Amino acid sequence: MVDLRQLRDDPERFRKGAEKKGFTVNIDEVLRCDDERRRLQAAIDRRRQDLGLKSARMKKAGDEERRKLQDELKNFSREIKIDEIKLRQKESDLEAGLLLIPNPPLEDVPVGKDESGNIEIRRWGEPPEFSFEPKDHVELGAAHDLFDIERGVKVAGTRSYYLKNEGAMLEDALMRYAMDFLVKRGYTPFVTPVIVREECMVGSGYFPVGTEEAYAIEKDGLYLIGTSEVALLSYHKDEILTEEELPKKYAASTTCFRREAGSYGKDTRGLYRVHQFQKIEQVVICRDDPDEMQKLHEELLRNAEEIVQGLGLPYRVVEVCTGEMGMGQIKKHDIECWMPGRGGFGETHSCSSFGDFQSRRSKLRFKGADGKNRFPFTLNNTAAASPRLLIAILETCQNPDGSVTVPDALVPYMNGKTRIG
RNA sequence: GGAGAGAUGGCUGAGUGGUCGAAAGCGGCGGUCUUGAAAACCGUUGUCCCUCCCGGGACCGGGGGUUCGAAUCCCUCUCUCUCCGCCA
Repeated sequence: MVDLRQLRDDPERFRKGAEKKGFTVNIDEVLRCDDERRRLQAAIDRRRQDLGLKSARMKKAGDEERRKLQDELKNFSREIKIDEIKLRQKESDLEAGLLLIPNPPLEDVPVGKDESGNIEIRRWGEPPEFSFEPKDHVELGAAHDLFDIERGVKVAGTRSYYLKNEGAMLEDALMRYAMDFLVKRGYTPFVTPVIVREECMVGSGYFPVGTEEAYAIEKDGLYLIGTSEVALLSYHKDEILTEEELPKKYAASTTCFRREAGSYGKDTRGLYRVHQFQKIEQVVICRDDPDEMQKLHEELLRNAEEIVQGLGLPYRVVEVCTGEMGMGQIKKHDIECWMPGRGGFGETHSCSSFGDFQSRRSKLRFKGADGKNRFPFTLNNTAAASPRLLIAILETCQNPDGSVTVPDALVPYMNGKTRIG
């Protein structure tokens, strides 16, 4: 959620921000709503004061005065009540409008309307040159019985799959490896709920824009998370933290669920785009200091890069342009790992800074040194996601004989197994 | 699934129609004392909105109602808890 005061002071900034991101919003209407709300509020305040004073007199008034006052005040208070209902309506209109205004990207974010506007900022590792005809992960999976997509579809519909044998173990190994890495870096490990209340979806910024992307459990008014960021962020929802306990550095291991609505026909082969996957996610809550946020953004990015480097997977980091950003993000980098089967890079990680957007929505605050409550800044990044990373691993580490070498970092988590097939 | 209980400030918890933004305790902050700390004692300490200021207003889970006046009474929704049953 955007700061109403800032919106009033500089609506142009938010208009431009929304435009850069490709969102349509009616900021004038929100401001008009705010204006009417304040006018109503002021009028009500004045009359309430009046009513309060006269009511207080009632207690010690004589019979006659009392009767007179009662008649007068009866209507008076009815009118106030009517206005209060109008006010409440305005307030909820305003709130609804505010929820639709995207957070303007930082000034230095490249402007663009789709991924062609992203800027590659560095590469690590060399895409492998195969002396043989490399297989893609679907073929490798079939060869070693690592997963079963057909039966996944039979059981759960399109974009579903089973992992089995070393495929199942590899996912587990990857998750453990990534989590251990973060715990060593001082992150608090979590396993969180994957089913959350609507307010958590709103709080993290995925609702109301984006409801189509989440699975709903209508009967209970609950939703499946698309990322543990939602649950991790909501952990401190409605709380007031102390400045000393910041930054909070969290890591969660969960299943994630995405409907992938509107992506029909896209990435239909293999395990690249699926409805359910495993992920270790990093979330940080820090003071409302842009410099600190930037440092932590870099830390989150570095963590992910080192995790990928540890697997020996070539990748590149791209700075994501305005048009590819979500509602709340003000800065975003993706890590894309080399996937030989695609003959290109595929997104495996996404690192975002939100400023106070999410904390405002989640009513998450901290008490500053001056005793004032403030909204902290939040950030998050993937640490490892499967099966996307499995694709990169299988395809990159395949051998001429069709076997796959297990990355050294995962061997301990594979019970010492160094090779698949 | 059945039966109850409850929702009050950072926390615990009192408050059943006006003097209640709300007792008390804890916690926090400031001070006295102390070589320092602890203890003790004194003071202070909710959130939000409008306003240049002075000041005003709202908030006792949400919404509606009764009343001149509601934390307090009524309705409703949401949430939490306890017991029983069922089950992982």
